[in-house]
Formats: sequence, C-alpha cells, structure tokens
Amino acid sequence: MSIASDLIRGHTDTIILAQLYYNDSYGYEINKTIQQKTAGRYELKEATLYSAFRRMENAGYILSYWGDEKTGARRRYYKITETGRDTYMRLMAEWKTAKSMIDSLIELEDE
Amino acid sequence: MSIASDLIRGHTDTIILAQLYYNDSYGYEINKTIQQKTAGRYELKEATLYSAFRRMENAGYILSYWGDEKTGARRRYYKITETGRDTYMRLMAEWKTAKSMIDSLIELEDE
DNA sequence: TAATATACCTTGACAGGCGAAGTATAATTT
DNA sequence: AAATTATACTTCGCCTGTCAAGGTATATTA
Repeated sequence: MSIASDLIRGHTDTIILAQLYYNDSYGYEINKTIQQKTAGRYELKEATLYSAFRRMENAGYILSYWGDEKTGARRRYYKITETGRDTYMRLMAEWKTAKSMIDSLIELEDE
Repeated sequence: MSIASDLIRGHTDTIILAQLYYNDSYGYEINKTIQQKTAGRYELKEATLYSAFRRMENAGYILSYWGDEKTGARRRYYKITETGRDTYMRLMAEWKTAKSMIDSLIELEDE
C-alpha cells in the first residue's frame, strides 16, 4: 500500500470534479494531469478512475459523451453537471472541516 | 454516510496512537476524548475502534492488558510500543505530505 | 517489426468502516 | 424497588472504494 492510497481515499471524486469544473476532459488526460501535478508521487489507478466515473455519472455529477477524434484511440469525455458543481463545493467545505478535525485529533497533547 | 467517514478513513490508527502516545488508555475513554475534542462532531464507531485495536496489536503497535478496577465494568487497557511510536511519527509525516497533495489536487485552476 | 504510448473496460478480491446485536456491571432516576 | 442510563467490551456480516490483473484497440517511435 503506497503512502497515499488510504489517505487519498474519499478524495477521488473531488479530484476528478475539480479537473472537470471548467473544462470537459477524459480519463487518460485527467490521470496524466494528476501525475504531473504531484510530480509522479500519485496517480489514480485505472480501475479506481473508471469506477469513479461510473459512480459519479449514476449520481448525476457528470455526463459522458464520445469524442470525435479523427485519429488515435477513441476518448470518452466527461462533463460536469450543475449538481456536480454543487457537490464539488460541498466536498471542498467538508475537506476543510475534516482537515482541521484530523489535525486536532492526531496531534500530541502537551505531556 | 456522515461527512467524516470516508475522509477520516485511514486516520483511525493515527488518532488512537496519538491518544496512547504518553498514557495508556482504554477504548471507551479514547472514544469519549475524541467526541469531546471534536465537540461531538465525530466519534469512532465501536466496531471500528475495537477492530483497530486488534489490527494494531497484531501489527505490534500496541499491547493490551486488563485493568484491575475494583468497581465498574472491566477495562482493557492499551499501551503503545516503540514500534507504535515510530509508526505514529511516520503516519504524521505521511499526513503532512498527503494534506498538501490533496490541497493541490482539489483546488480549481484559474480559468 | 517490436515496443511504447494512447485510451478504454471488466472481474474478482481485499480491507476498513459500521450497523446491529449481544454480554455484564454500576450508577442514577423514577 | 424497579427501570433506565452509563460504563465497557465483543462478534458477525454487509457495504464500499481501491486495486491487481487481465483484456481490447489504434497510432507512433525505435
């Protein structure tokens, strides 16, 4: 288990929604961006990524459509919905709360 | 699913190890402390708490022993080991890394 | 032509969290 | 005195997200 797997768990949706907030994108690109942003220290595993897409499309956070590439492998693009934007904002707020809560719970008390 | 469940996942061990770092304690007390520290906004579910004890004892992070209460319900106390202290320090370092990684991954880019 | 990069998908297993139920004693309330 | 609440621990089985492993297909590079 890599450093991040259990700590990042629960942020997958937020990470993806952030990438889709202003622009449509597709799985491969989203993952490359994540790797680049973290200097290779983190990546979503493909199975995780695509199962997140399924989950979020079922939840109504995103929509998908096939791109019309003339060349190269086909791409399934994802578009965030209004519900998805709301969800992103909610998840961000929850993260802020959780972050300070965790900080206060895991720090050592003065002995 | 409450706000924290998936976000806190992966921090259970760290939270418990922090509580045991300077003083032995037992399940019920640890959970009360958590509730008090978070003003009731978070608690470890009993099943989660006790399964974490088992996991960490198997991993050698903690040891357990029965208290010798003369009155009231019996208590199983837990004591952190040196391995447990090392683990706590490692988990704290991982949290710091993860925290900034998550922050950078979920923020919106300037459009 | 072989290897690598791009791009997507599915299956099955695993691990942690948790709902639900149970056991037992002590303190408090009615 | 009886009922309720608080203290304290335990086990069983389900749910969900992650991921290893495998697969498909096209385009580019060595």
